[in-house]
Amino acid sequence: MAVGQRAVRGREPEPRTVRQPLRQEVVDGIKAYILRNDLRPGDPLPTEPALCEALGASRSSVREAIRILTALDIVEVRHGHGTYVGRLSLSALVESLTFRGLLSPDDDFQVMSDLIEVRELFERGMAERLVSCLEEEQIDRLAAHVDEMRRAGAGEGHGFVEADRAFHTLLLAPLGNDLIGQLSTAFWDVYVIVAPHLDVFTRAHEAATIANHQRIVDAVRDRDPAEFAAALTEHYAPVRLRIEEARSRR
Amino acid sequence: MAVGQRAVRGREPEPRTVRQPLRQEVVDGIKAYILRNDLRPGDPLPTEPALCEALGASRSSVREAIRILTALDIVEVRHGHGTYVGRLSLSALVESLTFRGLLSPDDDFQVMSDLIEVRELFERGMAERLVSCLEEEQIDRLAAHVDEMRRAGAGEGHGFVEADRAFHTLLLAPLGNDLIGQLSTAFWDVYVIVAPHLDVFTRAHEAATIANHQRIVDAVRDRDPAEFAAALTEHYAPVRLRIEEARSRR
DNA sequence: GCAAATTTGTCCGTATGTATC
DNA sequence: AGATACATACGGACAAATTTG
Repeated sequence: MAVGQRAVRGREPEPRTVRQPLRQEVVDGIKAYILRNDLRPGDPLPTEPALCEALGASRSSVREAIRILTALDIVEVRHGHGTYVGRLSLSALVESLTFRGLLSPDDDFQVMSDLIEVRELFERGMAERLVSCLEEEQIDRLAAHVDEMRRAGAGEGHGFVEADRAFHTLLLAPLGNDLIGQLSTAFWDVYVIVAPHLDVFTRAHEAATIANHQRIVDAVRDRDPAEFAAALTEHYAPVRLRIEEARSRR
Repeated sequence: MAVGQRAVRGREPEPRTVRQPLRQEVVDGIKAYILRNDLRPGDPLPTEPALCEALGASRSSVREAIRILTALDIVEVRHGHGTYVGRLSLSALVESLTFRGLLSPDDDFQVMSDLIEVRELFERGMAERLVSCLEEEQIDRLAAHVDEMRRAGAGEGHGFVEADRAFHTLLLAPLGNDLIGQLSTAFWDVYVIVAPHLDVFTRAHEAATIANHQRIVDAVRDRDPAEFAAALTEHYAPVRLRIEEARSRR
């Protein structure tokens, strides 16, 4: 009963107009609500029943819409607590690219190869700006991460990859371009997740990896963009090589 | 056929283990089904009732899981027809970045500025390779797009933006790195959607835009990477300027 | 062109798990 | 510890879209 709560649908005179699903209207409605009230990540959203009434949809439609927005990190849900504006991260990109890498359409390793190439492009393409932008204090922190990798290299690998991730994050931080940093981090995440599934040995040549990181730090300290770019090439070459090795093993 | 029998819930002995929502298990189950059967975009998936039985979940949970996978373009649904493997595009990135650009936390225009910078980095960073890789036939097609922009420039703007998009897509195509091309396209989409909302006049200086595209084509034809890079700088400078203008208007 | 079958879309009612006060 | 507010999950029913005979 009470089927016609919502504004009557289907009064669209245009035959060309394909009517979109109700949940999509709810998605747009929630987006509009956030924009209209100028909410920020972490701000609370109305409860599910409130959204149902406000948008004229059932709980099912509202919940499906929330699932879509959650996948995009536009909305974040805490069970038993409430619904909030999400962090607007690039988590969806990670999910999407990770699955693409695992499914591997034609060439199993093209995705990985492309990924590394873009990361190298970010750092090499910004070489001049990075070398001039990085301040002494940040360079010290980069060096600290290299030390951290040396310490963690002996033990198990968790600290090693964390330090590696932090190193590259910090390296791109002074650009003032959040997008580049977030993309680079996202690609790093995808690589770390997918590589083991493709028998790419991420922890091979750890010593060489550490040495190359050190070389990058030294180049920055010397404010030498050419040496910086060369160090980056040295750093990424073995990664590319490992992907090629794994590719040829199949 | 069987997607995989779910283990009975609720007998988890570990109190520390935070049990993930059932729909997430369904998400993972559907992903695993695609990977296990090595499906490709467009391949059919089991019907909703079949997934319910295979994964031991109700239809609501299965549908919410499908919504999540749809948002990531891992799954595609056709009403009244069936569920299929999605195209694995970067549509989620477009959605995510678009909303971030519209919400605009601190600086309304930082997202747009970052976006353009990355696109320029892609094309400038690949200047040498592009200049040497592009074949005569592809250069002719680039020139054709410039002509198309000239024709469409007089009329309404739809053909213009399409030709612009096609130009940059084709420009990055010969790299053999699909990720770069798709990212560039995604950023282009975000820019076109967000710019009008921020009063950035995308169609301003159309003549200059066409002239710069022509200059890029000429540089490629002459196999002149330095001129190519210079032309790109010329091309992106006014875009950056328009963003700055819009920023200062607020 | 119509009608039936199949499949997804939407709704409702209810019960359960979870976090906060 | 109890109460309350909220999200999670289930099952059944009907509507809408698509294909097929």
